[in-house]
Amino acid sequence: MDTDQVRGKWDATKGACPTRQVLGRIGDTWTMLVISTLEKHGTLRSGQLKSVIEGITQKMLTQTLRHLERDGVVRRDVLPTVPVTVSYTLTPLGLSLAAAVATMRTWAYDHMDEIAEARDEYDANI
Amino acid sequence: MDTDQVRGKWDATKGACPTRQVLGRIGDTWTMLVISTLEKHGTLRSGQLKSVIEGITQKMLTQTLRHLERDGVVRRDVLPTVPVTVSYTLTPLGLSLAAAVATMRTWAYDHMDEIAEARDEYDANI
DNA sequence: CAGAATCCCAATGGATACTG
DNA sequence: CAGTATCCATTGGGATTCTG
Repeated sequence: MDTDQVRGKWDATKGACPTRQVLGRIGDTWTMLVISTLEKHGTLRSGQLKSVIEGITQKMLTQTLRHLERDGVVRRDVLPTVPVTVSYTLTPLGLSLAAAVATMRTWAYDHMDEIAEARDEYDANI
Repeated sequence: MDTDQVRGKWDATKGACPTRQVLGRIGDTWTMLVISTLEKHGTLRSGQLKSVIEGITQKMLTQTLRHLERDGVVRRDVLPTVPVTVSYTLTPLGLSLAAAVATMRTWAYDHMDEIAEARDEYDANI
């Protein structure tokens, strides 16, 4: 693993910094929503996620879940019913990520008025 | 303001949720880097930001700073020297955002090995 | 030095139709 | 039901050039 990158040498100003990769993923359109939804409801089936998360398309739901599964954030369980039943659950890693995401969401929520004000003033003084 | 959106009614699963706007911005390529850089160094001039943040282009630096300025996260100061001197500083709002961002970065840093492992295993079982 | 203005390519993501 | 495969519009973002 750490052949060309020694721990402790990571610098956020470098493109390769893993922090950027994680934040980039978090910041995409649907990831945070999927995580938050799973945190709130626990295990959900694909169709349930799709109906709870308003506006998400089949494609983006699947794509987002695949990414999260690959990163070890969600677990995908398949029951061999007919038709097949697929459910998703946050892993322990996913739960800890959900907590961190909640911090950001709380910040956004707490400061939304301040931001809106700043925008209004900025836009007024164009 | 809150004419069609009553406080407390925000739902993260709705596209209009301000949380998503903020997270979306945080997640873009350069915003987090600019914030972290300003947090680390304090006030910086445009050129300094450009040389510290490796790989950023003139266009993206300016664009990112404009967004942050509009949201009240950074303050832009112009000194009427010749040629003009422009410096950027995090506002109190920006400092609190930097702290929240640091939480995410810490999470990413603490779990990067776990994520890398999960990816390796996932990719192996394709 | 700081930044505005173009041009242009690659990645996101939406809509739709199809498979097991 | 869950997922894949296309097609396509929009956007993000890089390279370059120009101005005060």
